[in-house]
Amino acid sequence: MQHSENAQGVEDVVWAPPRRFGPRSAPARRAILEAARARFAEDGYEKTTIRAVAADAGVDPAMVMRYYGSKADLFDATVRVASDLEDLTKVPREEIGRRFARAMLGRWERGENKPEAAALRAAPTHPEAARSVQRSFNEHVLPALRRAFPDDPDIETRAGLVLTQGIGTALLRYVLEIEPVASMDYETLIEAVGASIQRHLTAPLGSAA
Amino acid sequence: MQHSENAQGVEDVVWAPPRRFGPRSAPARRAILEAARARFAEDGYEKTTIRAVAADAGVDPAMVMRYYGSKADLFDATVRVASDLEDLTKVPREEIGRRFARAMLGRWERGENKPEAAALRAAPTHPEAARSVQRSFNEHVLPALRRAFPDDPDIETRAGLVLTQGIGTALLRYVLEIEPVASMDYETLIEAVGASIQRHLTAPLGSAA
DNA sequence: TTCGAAAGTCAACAAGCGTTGATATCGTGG
DNA sequence: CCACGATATCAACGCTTGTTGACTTTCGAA
Repeated sequence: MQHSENAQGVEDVVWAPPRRFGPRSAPARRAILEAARARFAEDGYEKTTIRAVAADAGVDPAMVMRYYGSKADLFDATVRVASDLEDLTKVPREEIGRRFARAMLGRWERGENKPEAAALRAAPTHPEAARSVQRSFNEHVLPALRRAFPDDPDIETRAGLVLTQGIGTALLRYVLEIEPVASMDYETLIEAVGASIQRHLTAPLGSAA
Repeated sequence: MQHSENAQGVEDVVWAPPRRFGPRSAPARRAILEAARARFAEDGYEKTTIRAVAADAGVDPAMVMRYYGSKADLFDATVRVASDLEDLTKVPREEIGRRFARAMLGRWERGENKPEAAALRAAPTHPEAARSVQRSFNEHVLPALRRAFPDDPDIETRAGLVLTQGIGTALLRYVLEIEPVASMDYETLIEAVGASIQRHLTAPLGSAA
């Protein structure tokens, strides 16, 4: 079950501000970014402080500003991530819903989702984070589903519906930890969410479409 | 931190000022609560300031503290609301999903949802808001569905799944305004979300439940 | 009319925030 | 060796926040 090419834990696509900084500071920059991901994912945008990120990374707060410009820019760097979706074109059509649910929720279940968690946690109060969710839909979810259903004229509407089910599940289970969703058996959850997504992808759309 | 008068004070009340305040201040208290609802719903917990609420209500910031104790207590008063769900016992079983979707999303669509919006907007960063979502599930969603499906042993799991679909839709359409969900035709949305909820309520549950 | 409590005003505190600039230290090329 | 730019440290700035206490005004009851 491959989820991404670079299984390398922390990919070093450190969004580099030009070349004003030599390679000697790479460890510090990486430590800052890692600490920022954890803090933003856990506390959201407002409650995350530059000072706390710096302390977690073991650097001076001024270094954070030096390398990332501002708190807003640091957040942008935090949520900027590749996170490709599995190729669904070779999956049998009846299985796509389940596979999509697994691809989306698996990252959360395994805890390899700091950027997504930061974006989702911060989205309701930080507009830039909401735009990041929109971008993730435009650049990953929608294209992947379009490739799987190339001749469906309503695929955009369907993809939006898929996202409501997927993000709703992630929010309740992993961010808000609402019971019984948070403690629900994972396979049962995948089964139900996958079937719901499958329905959004294939069932007839009602009303004026 | 604490705002209690320690020795004599029996207990500090959470939401409604007991009768320590005369009826002459009722308009001000109501204006404060209304302004707080709007601000919390729009900006979330952290970005909402006592000063802004006071300005919107046309009162002095100190009045907000006087009548509601603290910012956290003001938020509690904001999200404490009845919002009963329609009685679903007389609805045909095949229609319950659609009716539930309408009951849940209709309030949002009509904008009569300030307390829910405040709770959902603030939930990812303010734990008390997340607990308010949990309470709403425990006290309204789950009982309503239990009455509609009294003999289903998995109704709690099913109700949780229903909530993932319902809250996911509300979040994307009304809070984050993610396209194409935000601009989707309302009846089309109800049809799809209602059918998904219906599926969660009636389809067999997979795996070990 | 008088008086006391309720209602409202005002200024300030202490703490925390993002951010900045001056300064010290390191590491390497000449 | 020295020098110079990159790297790191430090202290502070200006601002906003929740919250508080002293003060004045309002108003109905005695």
